[in-house]
Amino acid sequence: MQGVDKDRVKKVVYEMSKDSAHFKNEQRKQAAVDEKIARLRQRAAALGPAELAAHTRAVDARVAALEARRDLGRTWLHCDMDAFYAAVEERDDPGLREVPMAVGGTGMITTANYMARPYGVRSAMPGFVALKLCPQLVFVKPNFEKYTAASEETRRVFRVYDPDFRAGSLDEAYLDVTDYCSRHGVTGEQVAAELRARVRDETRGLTCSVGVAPNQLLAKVASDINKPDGQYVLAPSRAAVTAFISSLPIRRVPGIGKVTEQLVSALGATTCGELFERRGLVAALFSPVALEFFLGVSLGLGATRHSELPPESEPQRKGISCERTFKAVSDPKTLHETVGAVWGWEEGVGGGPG
DNA sequence: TGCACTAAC
DNA sequence: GCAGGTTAGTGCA
Repeated sequence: MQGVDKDRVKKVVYEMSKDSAHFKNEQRKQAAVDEKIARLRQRAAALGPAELAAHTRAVDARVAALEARRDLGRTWLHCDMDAFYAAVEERDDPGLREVPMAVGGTGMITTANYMARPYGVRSAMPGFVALKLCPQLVFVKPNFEKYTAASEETRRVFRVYDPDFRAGSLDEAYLDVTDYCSRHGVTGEQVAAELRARVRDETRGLTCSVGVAPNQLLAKVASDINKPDGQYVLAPSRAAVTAFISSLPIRRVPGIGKVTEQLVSALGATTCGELFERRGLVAALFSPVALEFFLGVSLGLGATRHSELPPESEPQRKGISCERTFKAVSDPKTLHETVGAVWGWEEGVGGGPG
């Protein structure tokens, strides 16, 4: 984000957005969040000190149990490819390295190259906004077959360090390198450096960033710290983990997005350390599932094993879907015809879903 | 149970 | 003129 004129970006995004239906919908959703926050604040204010203390005592028993099972004995890597789709396109057409470029269309951008980022162009930004921020921006249509092939090149490298590595997506993976380290007498830091060099060689120049930590959650957060083409090592000690997590802004935690950040901020917590200090309040105001999640996060706990389950009971895919966005229409006849065309049934014959 | 919402890439 | 697509999980009515 250095070198980005944030105020200008904010202004341009607002000017391009303010009249859209999307913006109206965002405002409606934000109003609902604001209401939820108001209710949260009321419930917090209504809590008596004794009640709060009881919640804190109950939580602390849970904290002690979690703490007793903390495992600092594994070494995890999270590997995250840098601007992956854009980097693949640049590799195949080096001219693209010299210009601000985005993979995607005027609808939506999936990745921007590093030339485009100083303009404020980001992934998940509508293309027409990006074009306003950077009029020279070059668009490249996504080619997923190419990204899948490049991803397979990286995975061949990952397999060397952990044959059971888990891919999070085409451009990221979790590796348990504990065994590799002990077999080869090397540290996680050395493995990370070696892996990055190897990925670069095997992919003809694609770079990645790596986080090294005693669990998956911390490794993922760590891989973002020295991006691009860098690595960050978090030592496997309770003191190092606590220091790291307590100053970490909650928004950096995977699973905490814009809305959850606002809810937690309403309780006065911006960092994971502050979240832990307010654990009694969290216990009183959130669901048991949410409490368990927040506790794990604020203690810096995360998965330390791929899975205890045998392969045949691995989670199965739960659904498959296909959707397309149409231009806004309200006329019932047009709507009916459109749906009919998509489902392949004819007008006036019946037999449609109704 | 079904829908709305949150989140990630 | 212009704001995606896919999967998973939680929480509320």
